Amino acid sequence: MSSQTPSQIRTEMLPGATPEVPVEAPAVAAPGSLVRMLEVLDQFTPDQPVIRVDDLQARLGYTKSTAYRYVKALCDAGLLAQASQGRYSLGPRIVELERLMRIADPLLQAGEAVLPELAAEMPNSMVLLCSLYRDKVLCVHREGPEAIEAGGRRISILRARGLPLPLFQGAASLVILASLPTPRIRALFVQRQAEMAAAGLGADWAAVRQRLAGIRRDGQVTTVGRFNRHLAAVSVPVRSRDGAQVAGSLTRIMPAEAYPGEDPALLLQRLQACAAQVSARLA
Amino acid sequence: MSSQTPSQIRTEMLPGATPEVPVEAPAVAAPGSLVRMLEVLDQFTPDQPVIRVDDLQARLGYTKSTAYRYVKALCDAGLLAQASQGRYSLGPRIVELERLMRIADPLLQAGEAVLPELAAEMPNSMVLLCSLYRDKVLCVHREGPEAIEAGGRRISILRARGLPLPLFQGAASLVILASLPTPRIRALFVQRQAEMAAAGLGADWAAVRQRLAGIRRDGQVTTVGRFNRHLAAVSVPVRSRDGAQVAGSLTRIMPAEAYPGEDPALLLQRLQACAAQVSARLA
DNA sequence: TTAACTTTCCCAAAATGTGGGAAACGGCGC
DNA sequence: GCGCCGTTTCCCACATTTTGGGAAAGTTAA
Repeated sequence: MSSQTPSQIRTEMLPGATPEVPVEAPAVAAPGSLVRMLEVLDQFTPDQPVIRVDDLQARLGYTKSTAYRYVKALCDAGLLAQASQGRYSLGPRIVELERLMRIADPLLQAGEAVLPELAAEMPNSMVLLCSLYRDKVLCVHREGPEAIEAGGRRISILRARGLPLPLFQGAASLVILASLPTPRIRALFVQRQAEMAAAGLGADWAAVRQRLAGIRRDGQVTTVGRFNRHLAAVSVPVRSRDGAQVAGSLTRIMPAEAYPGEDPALLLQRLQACAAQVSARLA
Repeated sequence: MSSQTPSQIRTEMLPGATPEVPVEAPAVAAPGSLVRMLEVLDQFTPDQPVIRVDDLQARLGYTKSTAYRYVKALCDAGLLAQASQGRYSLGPRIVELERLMRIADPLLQAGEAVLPELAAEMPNSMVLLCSLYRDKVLCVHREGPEAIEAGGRRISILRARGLPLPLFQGAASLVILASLPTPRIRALFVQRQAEMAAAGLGADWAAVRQRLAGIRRDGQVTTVGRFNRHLAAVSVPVRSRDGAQVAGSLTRIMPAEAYPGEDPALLLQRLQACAAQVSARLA
């Protein structure tokens, strides 16, 4: 909601939407204080890991009192910490909670047990374990070297854990997306058709459906030079132990010039076997 | 506050507190909805990484409506994610934010550059980098092996990052505590005297002050068999680049039987040199 | 499909967040 | 150590919002 300014043009009006509605009619209700407080967290970026209370007032339209009220509540919860006078950064609670997730995440544990061997089989190549949360795909773990030598460059994926991936692009995401239950995909399509089209997934429902069905049939997505001009990626879904749903995706990333190597089918097979091993270890 | 039920007995009444006050008088104001919503995050533990909405209602005294309202707000912010019907877990946003902290944290970056060499110098031993946030000490990074062989056992500190350390116990914390500006220590003493006493820091202000002054003079804390019966730890403060304040602490952990080794003074010197290197690299 | 459950929606009443300013606090320079 | 200034909390009347009970809508499993 926050990313869609009123001036943006919607590609197509949703069927059933009231036409001729006055411009200022708010589509969504005004956010309550709860949501407003959590917007504070949006303000932190790699470029601005420390934020001043004045900036919050300015950017989010808070009054002094409100800004400090929110900051205090978040500080007391440990989500924020005072960096110095008037400046606040993200707090220790986030690191603690993330550790909790790391400890509790069965996918990560299974991956940590299985992936090292897989990663070691191919030098100058890394393995990514990704997961879907709600409607976001995140890299959960990387195994193998931090960087790959490709196209004469050294391409590194540093600090992979927590790296957000676009939901409608990239092998790791598409493989997950395609494995979702159809109604869920349909719901996503209705909500985010424009994004899907922009990502080249298809302009209408039929096209998207067909594209994803194809991926589901293949059981893999291979991209060459999409994520990075010099890299290739092969991705397969990781299913839950009972096989009923997707738990995430397993991706092998290598130099584009190394793909297809001697036996791409074998590479794929090995990846799928590993994904099955991970599945088998899920709680 | 949530951990202090009304039935608990306070060890000692704070000086200046109104005596003879009727039992039901709330010492602190009733928490607002902002704080209440954030209490939801407290409910997640390693044993219970997934929580049901019913449990929230029961444990926190919410009504159905309120519970779902809070959960929805937290979900929309990405702090929570729906695991399955009626069950929620911590959300992707936490992993993302933690990554942001990892990227932005100068202490961690400096540590990652300097610590590997230090860790490699002594086998069967690890190095911990810790940091103070607000009034919590957290392990920020571990370098070296995941486990130490000591006392015939294999003692592992797995997933060190995010591990919370008690503020008034342990070499890593004490070294930081002692390096804090005196007014800050004094404030902590007033607020948490009982905890300090329980941790053996001293029963009154004079004792605490003296103890910490001693640590400050030494520039290190060494404990043997405190954190774990079979382990020894030597900890030194890491100062900010200008040396004006503490940025964290650097700790060498080793088997208790290996300390003191040939030259404990050299070990300490090396640690302090490394801490200085880290300081020099701080932004 | 039914059945059981989860989740959202609705609305009047009441509780609580809001905001302006003043007061307390705390760091920094002199 | 003292005083200055920006930061942070406190205060309180007002009204905007949260609240909660139940009903409706949505989702999953059988």
